[in-house]
Formats: sequence, C-alpha cells, structure tokens
Amino acid sequence: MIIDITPTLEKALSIVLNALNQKKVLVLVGTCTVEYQGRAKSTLSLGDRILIIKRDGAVLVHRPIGYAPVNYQRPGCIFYAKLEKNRLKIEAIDQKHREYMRIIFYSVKLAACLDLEDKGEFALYVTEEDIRRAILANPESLEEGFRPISIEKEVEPGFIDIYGIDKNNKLVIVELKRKKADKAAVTQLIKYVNDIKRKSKREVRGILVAPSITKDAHTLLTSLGLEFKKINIKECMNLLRRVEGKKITEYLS
Amino acid sequence: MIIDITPTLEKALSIVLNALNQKKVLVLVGTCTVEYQGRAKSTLSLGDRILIIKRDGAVLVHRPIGYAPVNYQRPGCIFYAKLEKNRLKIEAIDQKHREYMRIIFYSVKLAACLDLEDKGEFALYVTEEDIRRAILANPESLEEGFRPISIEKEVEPGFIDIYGIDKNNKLVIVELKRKKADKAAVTQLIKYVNDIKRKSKREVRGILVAPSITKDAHTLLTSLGLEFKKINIKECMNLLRRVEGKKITEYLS
DNA sequence: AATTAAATTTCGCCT
DNA sequence: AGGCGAAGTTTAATT
Repeated sequence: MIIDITPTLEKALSIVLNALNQKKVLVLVGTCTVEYQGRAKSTLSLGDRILIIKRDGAVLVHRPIGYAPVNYQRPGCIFYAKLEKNRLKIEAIDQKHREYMRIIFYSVKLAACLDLEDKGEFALYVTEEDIRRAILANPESLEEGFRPISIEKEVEPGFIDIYGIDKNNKLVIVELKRKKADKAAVTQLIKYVNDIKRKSKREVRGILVAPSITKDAHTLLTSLGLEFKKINIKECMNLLRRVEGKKITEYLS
Repeated sequence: MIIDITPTLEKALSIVLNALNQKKVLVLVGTCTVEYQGRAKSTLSLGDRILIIKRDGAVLVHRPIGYAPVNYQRPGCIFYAKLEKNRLKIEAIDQKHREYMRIIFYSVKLAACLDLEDKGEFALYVTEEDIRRAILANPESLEEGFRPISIEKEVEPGFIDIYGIDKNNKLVIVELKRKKADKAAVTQLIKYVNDIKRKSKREVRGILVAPSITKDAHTLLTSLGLEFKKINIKECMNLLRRVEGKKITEYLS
C-alpha cells in the first residue's frame, strides 16, 4: 500500500503503474481533463476530481458534487499510463465494448495504491418480521378479503407466520421468506397445512410469500396445491414507512 | 486540505468532522460495515471500502470491484459522526426521502479532507462532422429516399452542411447542430432556404438536425415551414463505429 | 452469448 | 414539487 500526498507527476505515475500491475485499487485526486469516446462521446474540461480504478478494471471519475460519476468505464478495461508533455496521461480501453477514455492530470494532490480486502456479504432484504408487519398493516396487500387471525400460531411442526381466513372463509396459512424461497420453504409450508387439515374439517390453503421463488420450489409448490405470492421489497418498505411513520429518527442516537 | 495515513479513529473523526463542517469532500478508506434503510433495507458485513462524501451531501461506498457503489445516499444528506465503542460511526440521513445509512469503521487506512475546485464543463456530444459522416454513410437515417448532392455548399449567407434531394425530387437543405438547437440555428437555416429558393424554381425543404431543440426554436421552425429531425448521439456513434471500424485503436499512442 | 426485466435505478425536462 | 421518458443507464435473471 503506497500513499503519497502532492506527489510529483513522476511519482504519481509510478504509483499508478504499481496499482495497475498488481491489480490493486488506485485512487488519484487532482486537476485533470477527461475525454471519452465509445457509444457516445464527451469532453470534460479542467477541474479537480477523484479518479478510482478498481481491481477489475472499472474506472470512475467523480466531481466534488453529484451522485453519479461524470465519466466512467465498465469493468474489464486495459490501461496505458505515461508522462507526456509534463502531464500524466491515463488511458482506459474497453476493447470488448469499444469504449475509450483518457484522463490527463495536470497536477496530483493525492495518489494511493490501496490493498483492499473485501469478502463481506451484501444482503438486500427486509426481515420476515417486516413482511409480517406490512401484511398485518394492510391484509389486502396479500389478497383481497384476507383477514388475519393470529401470528406465530403453534402447530405440530413449528409456528405459522400468519394464520387467517380468506374471503370464502377458507383457512389460510401464510409462510414468509425474506429472500428467494426454496424447496425447504415449501416443505415447511405443506407440513403446517397438513397439520391444520388433520385438526379441521374446513378447507385449508397454503400461501408462500417471498420476493421470489426458485423454479424447483415453484414446481413442487403447485404440485402440492399450494400458492405463491410475490412481494416487492421496496413496496413492503414503503408500506411500513407510511404506517410506522418516523422510523428513521429512531436511528438517531 | 488534510490528509492522514492510517490515522487513529480519533484523528479520522476530526478529519471527518472537518470535511462535513466545511463542506469539503471527504475520502475515507478502511475496514467497515454498512447498514441502510429506506426504500429498501440492506446490510454489508466487514470489509475494506472507499467512502466518499461529497460537498452536496452525496455519499458513495465503493468496494474494490464493480462499477456501482455498494451503498449510497443521494445528494442532500445531513450527517452525524462520532466515536462509539472504539469505532467510528458515520450516519447519513436523507430526511426528504426518508433514507438512512450508517457506516461503522473499525480501522482507517486513509482519511482525506479534500478542497476540490471544479468549474470544468462537461459536454456530451458528437461533432457536426461526426453527424455529417453518419448521415452521408447512411442517408436513409435522415429520411427514406434522401440522396446527398454536396457538402459545405456555399450560398450567400454561408455554407450548407448537407445539400440533397428527397424522394420526391425536392431540394433539401440540412443544417446540423451537435447540441440542442436554438433560434439562431433556425434563423441560419431559413436564410439558406430563402437563398436557394431565390435561385431555384424547385421546391425547397429545410431540415434542422440536432439531438434536441428548444421550444422557442421549434415554434419558430414550424411557423417558417421548416422541419426538425432528432438524432440520437448514441446511434450516431454506433453507426460511425460500424462504418469506420477500428477508430479506437487510433487513440493508442 | 443474447435478451428481458428490475433497479435503493439516476437524471433531465416539462407541467 | 410531481410525472414522464431517456440513459454512455447498470445489473441480475433467464433463454
């Protein structure tokens, strides 16, 4: 890991080459221009920006304001860097998509060749509890006419997430999954359904609620006469936000 | 501008606060976790990332690979930063959109409060010459049956970009603009059209070709009996890439 | 590899 | 400020 503050362009170049050769992450801050040609074509005149070149050959040029990078290249670029007319020229070429980008630095405030280890897992989901609260707050979102009776109802094999009655007075057993539902989720649901069927003479429906479902699981589900209800994480969150209002301020501490 | 390498969390915090208070750009590199709640909800477990907080309150968290930030907030956030349980906690709150994000740094490799000046202009466009080459390479892209006769034809008020004949043998005067066309472009075109009309008894059409046109200009254009043809920058570039092939390699030097 | 659909899409233009 | 459509959209899922 090499970091240099206000390096000469020569030193900056050596850090750039170091990062590119060793497939490390490069961060370069300084005054530059950018040109791009590919699907479209653009120019960016002189100003201070942050350049990031990632290990996979992705490139980002960020201005001091704005969410989006002003210029970028997708992962997979190859690079050329050299000094030219007392400037540091970096070219990023995406041969596959025939995209070309050139960044010319006039001066560098910060050059960093970073050794970053990131095996962390990114998970985008709501909790089962969130899904349940959303459905209880608005039962119609599950199905028109649905009325919940109880939650966490204990049955032989475990606990039913939501237990209710549909518009035709059939019993409804709802199994919630926060991520893509698999066969295990279907198996769990059919056990609850069978248990309730043993104890009641009424008709019993089983509904698996999840953002998505695997193909295998869906095949099994339909063969067992069960149903799948897709929920949308964003809509679920939006519903909760409407109902539970000022949730965000609770984070303030 | 303050830059510190492998600072203590106390020092990192002071740099963070400095950047936030003075509305400078913050770059923080280190080991962290991220949580997000808003339209959706996400968690990101421990790993090394690059955090950027921009002057307008936009936040980006970048992993060592990938084009897109793994977590972000849109411009307009307010921030809270403090040490907690020997960790550096940064909260970014977008009150307007009710979005919350929390980054917890376990260690910091690099902390920079950057003073970036960027008044540069970003321009996304093709040159008029590019547009002309694209149309000449494929006249049908302007209009079915269009046949170019000459380029840069000199007339009284100047030069006609493309001069041609349509499928009904009417004369066609094409005026090209690389950016949004304004009233000046329409005025220019009508002059050429009038000049040609004086010299010829044939019917004369005037077509303004540009990526877009201002409302004023379009009103004037139609009142003068002229026409507007919208061109797409991307399609224009794609056409040129098909026709002129290995243009990208020409940049290699 | 190509196509389709979703995205914490973002972004600009218009009402 | 809200709504619609385009984007150098990107990205994941599916064929």
